[in-house]
Amino acid sequence: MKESLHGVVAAQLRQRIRSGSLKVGELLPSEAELCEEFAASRTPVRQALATLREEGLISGGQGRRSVVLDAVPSQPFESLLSFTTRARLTGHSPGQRLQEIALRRPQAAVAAALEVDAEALVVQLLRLRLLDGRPAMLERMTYTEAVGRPLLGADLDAGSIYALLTENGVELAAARHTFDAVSADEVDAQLLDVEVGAPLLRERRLTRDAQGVPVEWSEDRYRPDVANVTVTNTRSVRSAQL
Amino acid sequence: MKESLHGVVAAQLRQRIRSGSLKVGELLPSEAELCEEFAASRTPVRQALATLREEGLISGGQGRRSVVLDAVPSQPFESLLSFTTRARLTGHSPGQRLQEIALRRPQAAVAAALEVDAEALVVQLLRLRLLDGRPAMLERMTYTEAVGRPLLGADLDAGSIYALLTENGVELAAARHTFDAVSADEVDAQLLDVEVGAPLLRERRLTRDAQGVPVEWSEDRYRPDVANVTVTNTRSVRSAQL
DNA sequence: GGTCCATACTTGTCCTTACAAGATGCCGAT
DNA sequence: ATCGGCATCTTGTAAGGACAAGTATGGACC
Repeated sequence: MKESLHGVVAAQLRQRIRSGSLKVGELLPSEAELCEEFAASRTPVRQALATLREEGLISGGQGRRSVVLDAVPSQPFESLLSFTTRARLTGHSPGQRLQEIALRRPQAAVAAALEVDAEALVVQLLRLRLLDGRPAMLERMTYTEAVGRPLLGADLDAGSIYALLTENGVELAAARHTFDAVSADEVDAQLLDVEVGAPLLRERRLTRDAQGVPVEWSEDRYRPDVANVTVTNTRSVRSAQL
Repeated sequence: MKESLHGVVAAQLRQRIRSGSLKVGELLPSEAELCEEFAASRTPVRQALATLREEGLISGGQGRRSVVLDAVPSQPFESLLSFTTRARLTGHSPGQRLQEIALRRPQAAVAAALEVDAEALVVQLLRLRLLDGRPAMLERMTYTEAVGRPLLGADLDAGSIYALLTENGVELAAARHTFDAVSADEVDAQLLDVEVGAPLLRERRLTRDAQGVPVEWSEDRYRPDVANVTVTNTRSVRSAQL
């Protein structure tokens, strides 16, 4: 896969920021200087800067040189989807234990969210996520039948669902996450090893493919002392990481 | 303030999507058609499309026409900052009651987050936020002295802090939000009108200005039955030409 | 009927040029 | 010494041209 020029510039700058060669608070080279350095026109240079801005790494503003805001990029898309990626980025070792996988008819609310008929079949998973061996999060995921079928035969304790879906031609493109807090019920308490009634961070997520068709609905519950969710937004965009 | 061409195109398309003139799942006009319609070159058209893509409204992909993914944009920067904006967008009437404003020396953790000396003075606010007259959220905000001074004299139950800071030349540029869940303590319980121990959604936020200097630290607690937080993220094929 | 392929369409990348608009610093006038 | 104002640097916006690369579509062929 040939890398685009703006991709190369972005990667280079990211690397300089991560390595400390460009420190937080420091001014970036001007666009003109970057053009010369990479023998590029302003177009790819500006594209690269826009990318870093989206990642929350640098600031911007008319007439003002950009400033390094942060050293760690908040990975864009996957990071809010893949628990595994998030964990690795923060230096923890992720684990998982599938509790249940089923093909069944969904509750009304879930069917509505996925925009399928209440009579349609869906694939539902209940999975416990671990961080450094300790229970961290409980996932209740629902997939439309066509999307979820390949999951039924797979070894879900081994690979990532995200990767599995991609292999099967499902292209996750956009997700909407809603956060609130709930009390642990008995199932939560037992699996997450907390008291009944303990506060848990709840994330409800609807993921769509590139055509805008809903493919995944998930309700996740986090132990707040073990895992939390971080979102960064810049003036223009938002992205996220754990 | 003169609106840029790409801003006009983006606003137009956004309006069409919101009004249903472009339905979810439908194909957008091709770039060439948009160029003709707005008598523009591809540059501003592509910029507008990139903006909508960032807002999660449309998809994208080489060789493929864009598809409308969602009808409501996930608001950009202000929405994750301004409770008032968020409330209005969802059709609720926001309110607020300032409980306390003080100039004092910060706790060590807060001083560290704001990167100020523990001996330095900061401005701290405790404010209750209401939705349709009901307690919804409790804010504990801390500002560096220089930034917070103008707040001491102002009528904080009337205007928005965000607007007040902007008027005073403070330009909020990037924010990092961390979400988890906590149990309500006595103060929370009394002000938010819940039981002690009830689960609350906690948001901790560090906001920086365009130079990357931390200016605001806040710890907010939400009643989960009244308010929650929604984030959208998109797999942006790394933006368009700018 | 189904498969394969050429072709047209559409978006991605990149260059060049030009001007507008905000930021900054220097210098002269007061 | 202070204050404006001007020159200059920087980024934002926009046009227009060119080619690359992925997608979709229809027709020829089996």
